[in-house]
Amino acid sequence: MNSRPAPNSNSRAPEEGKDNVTRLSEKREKILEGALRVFLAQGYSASMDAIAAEAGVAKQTVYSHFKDKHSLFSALIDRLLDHFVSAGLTADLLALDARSFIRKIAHITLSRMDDWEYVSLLRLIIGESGRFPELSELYVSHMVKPGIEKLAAYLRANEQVRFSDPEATARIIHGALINFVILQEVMHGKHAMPMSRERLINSIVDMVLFAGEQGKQSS
Amino acid sequence: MNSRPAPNSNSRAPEEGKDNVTRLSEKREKILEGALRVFLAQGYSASMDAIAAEAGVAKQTVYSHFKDKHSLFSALIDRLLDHFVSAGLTADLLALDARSFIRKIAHITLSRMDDWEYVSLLRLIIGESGRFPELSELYVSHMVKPGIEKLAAYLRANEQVRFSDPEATARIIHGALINFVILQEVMHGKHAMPMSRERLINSIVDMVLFAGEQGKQSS
DNA sequence: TGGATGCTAGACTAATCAGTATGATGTCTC
DNA sequence: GAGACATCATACTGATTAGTCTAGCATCCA
Repeated sequence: MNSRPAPNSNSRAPEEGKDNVTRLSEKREKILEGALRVFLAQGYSASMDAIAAEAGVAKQTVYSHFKDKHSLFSALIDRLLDHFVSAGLTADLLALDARSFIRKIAHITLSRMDDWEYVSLLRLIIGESGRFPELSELYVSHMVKPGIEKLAAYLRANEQVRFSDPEATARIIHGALINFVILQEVMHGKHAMPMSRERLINSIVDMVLFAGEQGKQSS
Repeated sequence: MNSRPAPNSNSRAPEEGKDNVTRLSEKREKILEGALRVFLAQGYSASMDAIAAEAGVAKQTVYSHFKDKHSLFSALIDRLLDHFVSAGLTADLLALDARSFIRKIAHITLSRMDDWEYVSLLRLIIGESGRFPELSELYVSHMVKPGIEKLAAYLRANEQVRFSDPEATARIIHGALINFVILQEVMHGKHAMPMSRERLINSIVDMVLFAGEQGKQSS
């Protein structure tokens, strides 16, 4: 039986042991992975045909999992934001002394310069913040706000430093770091104005600790 | 004579006293102004028809002044960069004391938050830095680099402050300011995490002066 | 065995868009 | 007045695209 030559063999492997739901979400996963590569590389103007091809899936399948292009895009950005949020600052960091803490935070933030996905996501969210303001607001409220609040909470709680405005101080630190990522990687500025991460980190650490020290003396 | 009803009256006013060259560049100007509004509002995906309409000009006229869409876009970005570069920091600022100087720089930088054109340009250049890396590199080398260098030169020359790394310090100040613009305006974060410009500026000034003071003592 | 479901390849529609072509009008210069 | 030129409105070409439709295949379950 099944003597048919099956010219376009349906490439579905049986994979016994996986139930319907699993396989369903597997397709969804493949689509999101394809969409990730294509959207991050080409921006929102990427074509749905290209995404389906990259995902190794029929276009109709894309539309059976996602209502339209906008839904797929939003789902992808949501997922990516979740992914990067989870890699934030963890509880054990809070035990560090001020100098080590700030240095660690800075290293973590700047290490994302090497992550093509992160750099592309940053470019994409900023670039589409006109067309999709809800996505950039999601980025702000889910990634930036918690990060800055945790940093501010540390600055406020730590005995070694004292600032008149920990929130604003946290923003300065965060801004100096993220802007470095944007300038060097997103905007390809690393050739025109090279600078090592270590130099930036050293200056941030010095600056913050000097100011935190001064704040203690004057209180 | 001219009894023709002239249904689509050619809206060219005679404007005697203007020579050919002037009128030529007037059309070019109208096109660039239309392109400015449309590109900044819709991004590079804006249509040439929309630009011509916004400029009040026939599409063919656009193509007689600019080779293609890419050329028009590049010319526009060049022009905008020139425009904003000229509004940089002027010589008389250098005479100010450190506190006033930094405060002034910060105010000037943050005042651009109110400028829709500037905010949109920032979004556009970052967003298209994947497709048009040469434009973001132009932004870096023409706007960011000179600004940071002048700031670093002031920090190095001024007697009231001393830093182990003025270049890196300048980057921190610049990053804190620009990132505030990006977060609050470009990414619409001002509702999710409001903060007054004055708070940020005060913290930057305090931080820099404390650190600059400390640098003097330890030298 | 037979129906439901998820998938596939591919064709199709309707819209949009960059860029070109046409043909006419007004202005300037000689 | 004639030719050159800039511009105009409009139509067209060719390509791309989002989203739909069709028809068939494979797997699962009752």
